[in-house]
Amino acid sequence: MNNKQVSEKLREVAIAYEILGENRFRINAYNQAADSIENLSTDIQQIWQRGDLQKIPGVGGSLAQHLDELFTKGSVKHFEEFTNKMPAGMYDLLIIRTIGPKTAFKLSKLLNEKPYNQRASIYERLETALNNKVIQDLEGFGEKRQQDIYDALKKYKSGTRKKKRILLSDADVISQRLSVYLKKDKNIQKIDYLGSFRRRKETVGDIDVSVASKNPAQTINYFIQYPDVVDVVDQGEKGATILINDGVQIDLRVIDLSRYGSMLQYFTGSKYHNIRLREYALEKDLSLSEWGIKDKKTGKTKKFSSEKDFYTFIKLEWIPPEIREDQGEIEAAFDKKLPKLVTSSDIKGDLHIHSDYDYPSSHDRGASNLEELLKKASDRGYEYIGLSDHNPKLSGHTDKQIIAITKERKTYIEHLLYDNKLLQKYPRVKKVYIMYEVDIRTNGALALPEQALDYLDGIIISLHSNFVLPSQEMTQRIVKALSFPKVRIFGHPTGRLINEREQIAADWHQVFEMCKKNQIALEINSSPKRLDLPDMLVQEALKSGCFFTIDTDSHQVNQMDHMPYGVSVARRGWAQKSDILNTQPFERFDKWFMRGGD
DNA sequence: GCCGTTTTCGGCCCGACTGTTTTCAGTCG
Ligand SMILES: Nc1nc2c(ncn2[C@H]2C[C@H](O)[C@@H](COP(=O)(O)OP(=O)(O)OP(=O)(O)O)O2)c(=O)[nH]1
Ligand SMILES: [Mg+2]
Ligand SMILES: [Mg+2]
Ligand SMILES: [Zn+2]
Repeated sequence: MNNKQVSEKLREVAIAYEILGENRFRINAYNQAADSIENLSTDIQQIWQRGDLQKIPGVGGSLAQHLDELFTKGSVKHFEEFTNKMPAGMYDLLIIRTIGPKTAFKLSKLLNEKPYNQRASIYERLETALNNKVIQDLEGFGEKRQQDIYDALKKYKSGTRKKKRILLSDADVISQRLSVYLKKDKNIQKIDYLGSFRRRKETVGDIDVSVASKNPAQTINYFIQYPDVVDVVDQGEKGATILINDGVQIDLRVIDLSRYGSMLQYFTGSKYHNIRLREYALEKDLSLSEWGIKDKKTGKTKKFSSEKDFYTFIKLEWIPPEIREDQGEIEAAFDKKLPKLVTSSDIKGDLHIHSDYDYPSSHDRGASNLEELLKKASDRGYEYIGLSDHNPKLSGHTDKQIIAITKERKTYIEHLLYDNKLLQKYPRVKKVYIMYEVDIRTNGALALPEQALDYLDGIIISLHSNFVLPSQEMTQRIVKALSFPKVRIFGHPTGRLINEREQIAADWHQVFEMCKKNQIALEINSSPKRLDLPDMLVQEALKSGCFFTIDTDSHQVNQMDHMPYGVSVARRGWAQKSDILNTQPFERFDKWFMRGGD
């Protein structure tokens, strides 16, 4: 059972609780634990095996006990007692918009009765009921509600609904397009993309956008006429929700400039940051919302046009959006101990770049030549870069040949740099490290003969095959690979491809300890579908005392501009400039990179 | 059910929108 399935189970129990009239705070606790578990970066069963379940935020003694039973026996008696009381098919109905627990319960109860063909799917039975207009006669329902459900079912069936979470980089493109459109409405004074987008989460569930407008009604009307719209999901006086092609949902909120600061705060979230912040304010008899800060004694609401002023008013430092995840940031802001997060302008180099150098590569070669890469590095203000082409193909080559290929590559690169004076042409760049990105073989050996290292300044080691291994075996494999000489960086450590390939199973504590011991940097890979190490593991690695390099893994020169994505991951992991090695000026960085003794 | 440098008990965010309502429930964010 993976994290996703565990959180699913908890949500099912929460829903059963809701229908059976359990305490609503217990329901919230289950849902919060479910969210928390879904966002974990470590397999929950590993946490369980270490006896650390209660260290998960939102998991206390009771849930830890239930989860222990779940992992030991495969099911939880207490859970089943509740979920077994739910009608068959009920949970399937919840995927339909506007159908929540209460509605799903009443509907599925009806649809499980005799007149309905029990061999038909719950959706087919619902359709029959709707066509026969019997829903409107159920208690609490009416004609309009019946029609709502009818429309919602139709949209579900036709696929007119929100699809899976999209990459942050795709959200960037969508938001830029939308901005072009919105800017044509002269009522609009301000546009900001908020929610998970502003927090720079690796994926976003929807696009949240706030605008200040002189004429909200006109602006909302204009918004829902966006050419890409396939459905207007919701519309009111304060905003609207639309669905555009490819199943991306966009939430708009419109507000007056005078209250824009409080809207920024609310709509940026996260949900749990907001809740924690509001609870903290309540201790001072203040009630927070997108409309401002209400003094509960006088009943008066103070407006905020600036978000910073909003935080200041409740005696907190302004908190960077990336860390608004209820992970201690509010306490830190109160104590004036917020980390000074690394920024993109701190970055002085990029160590993971693939060039178009022509040789028998084991994986895809890059598309850009050294000069293009150097020019880009110079434009970005870098003092050093690393050329990290993949190691040569093993098959069909003897060790001797591979060593020769590596030597020849070094000679060629140096020829370009010094004889052809490329380094002189881009004087800001002081050094190009001659590197490889070397595969970690299944047995933990490097896919490169050791003598080839004589012709390299340092190497990145990465997993590119056999991603599915038992955790222990994978950990051993990595630990072994981390002990070879000249290893400087562990590239895209989890091997995940967002929405495509799961991260590997490994004991990350052991891996982090090894990196620390051998002074090897963990890579934060900025490729938008990798973002690897993931933010949560960055946080954990930091606690273990590890350090990082943020690299782009560019296979084309323009991908070097992906660097801010990696920086965002580092920021979400609470990393400061001093935690990131490639923020160091060349002289200092070079000491670490070119250290001898290995 | 969870949680705590003022608490191990007594708190637990707040609003938009819709429908079926005579004052609120359900869903979503
Ligand atoms: N106070 C409060 N704010 C909420 C709640 N739900 C959502 N918000 C705020 C904070 C969220 O960041 C913001 C946008 O909501 P979303 O559902 O789009 O969540 P978010 O963008 O954080 O994540 P996402 O990637 O869309 O799943 O609205 C809530 O229950 N209470
Ligand atoms: Mg969102
Ligand atoms: Mg949203
Ligand atoms: Zn690479």
